[in-house]
Amino acid sequence: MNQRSELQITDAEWEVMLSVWQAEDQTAGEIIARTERLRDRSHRTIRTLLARLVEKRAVDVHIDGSRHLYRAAVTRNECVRSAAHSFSERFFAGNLQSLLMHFVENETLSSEELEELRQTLDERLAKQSQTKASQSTGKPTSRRRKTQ
Amino acid sequence: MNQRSELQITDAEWEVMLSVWQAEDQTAGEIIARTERLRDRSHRTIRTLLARLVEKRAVDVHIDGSRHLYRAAVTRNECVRSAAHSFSERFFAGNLQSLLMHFVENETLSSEELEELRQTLDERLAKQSQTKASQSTGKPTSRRRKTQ
DNA sequence: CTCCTGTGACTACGTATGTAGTAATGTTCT
DNA sequence: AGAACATTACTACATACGTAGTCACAGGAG
Repeated sequence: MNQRSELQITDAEWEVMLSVWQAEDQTAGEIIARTERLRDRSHRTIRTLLARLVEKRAVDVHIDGSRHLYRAAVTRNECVRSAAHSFSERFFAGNLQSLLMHFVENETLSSEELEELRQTLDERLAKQSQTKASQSTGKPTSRRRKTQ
Repeated sequence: MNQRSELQITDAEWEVMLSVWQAEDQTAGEIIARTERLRDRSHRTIRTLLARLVEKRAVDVHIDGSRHLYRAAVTRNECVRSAAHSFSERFFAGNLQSLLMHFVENETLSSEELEELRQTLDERLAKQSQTKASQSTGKPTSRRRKTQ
């Protein structure tokens, strides 16, 4: 699943990716236009970042006539997942539960947020116990699939 | 509260901090001993990292007779909090809850872990609604399990 | 056709990071 | 005391990152 878990996108690069994800097949100029609006960097800088992203294979280029067109090669979700993974790895030894416990116990979350979180948790739990149940009863159900 | 939100502890430094947090007032040798067990680095490297942590004021040194004693100047929680903040800032527009939702929805958690998490959440929620009893929002879940 | 602008390729450079070596000085064992 | 070891200070160095400049070419304005 994590075909490129080593993919490391830095802060500055992330800003550029945000623009890249806004449309397929953009020219550097378009990407720069989007990105410049957000931060105050030279277009040189953004071009460099874009080039580095291509090197890292987070962005693909293809040539259309005289233009170079850029397109994201990784989804935003993939990046978030990968970053989230490193994050939990570093601070919670990869133990997601400790991570969540930490936040639930130590961070400032409103009752609404906690409620919503619990709902999400319930849904997830319901989905999972369903799967688990059919498995543990040895029922010949169709193969386990991850509802996405 | 966040007296040093700019505090940036890197991966390698984090390993050292883990050892620093294990006891107060340790010598470099003790810290190195703890850290070496975990990773395979030269004690030179660990000394350098320790020095950098002192520079960054994440660790304090004081001299006791002939020995230099090191002690954490920031708590683990502070660091995690600060890192979580940057992390959620970057990937979830600063919304801590989105971050948690991401983990609950996208990552692999066993039913047991989910259960335990929900219990913690319930406790926290109970405590919180107690404090601010007037603000009951969201529907109370029916499938609430008593804490074992 | 010539000149300007946009663009890609390459280069530059200071700071951070991971890793570790040398010099000097303090401590301990025999 | 002298050898051996521990510890701090300072130095080194490759790679990554953020930022941006130079060179050369390609296509449109006049």
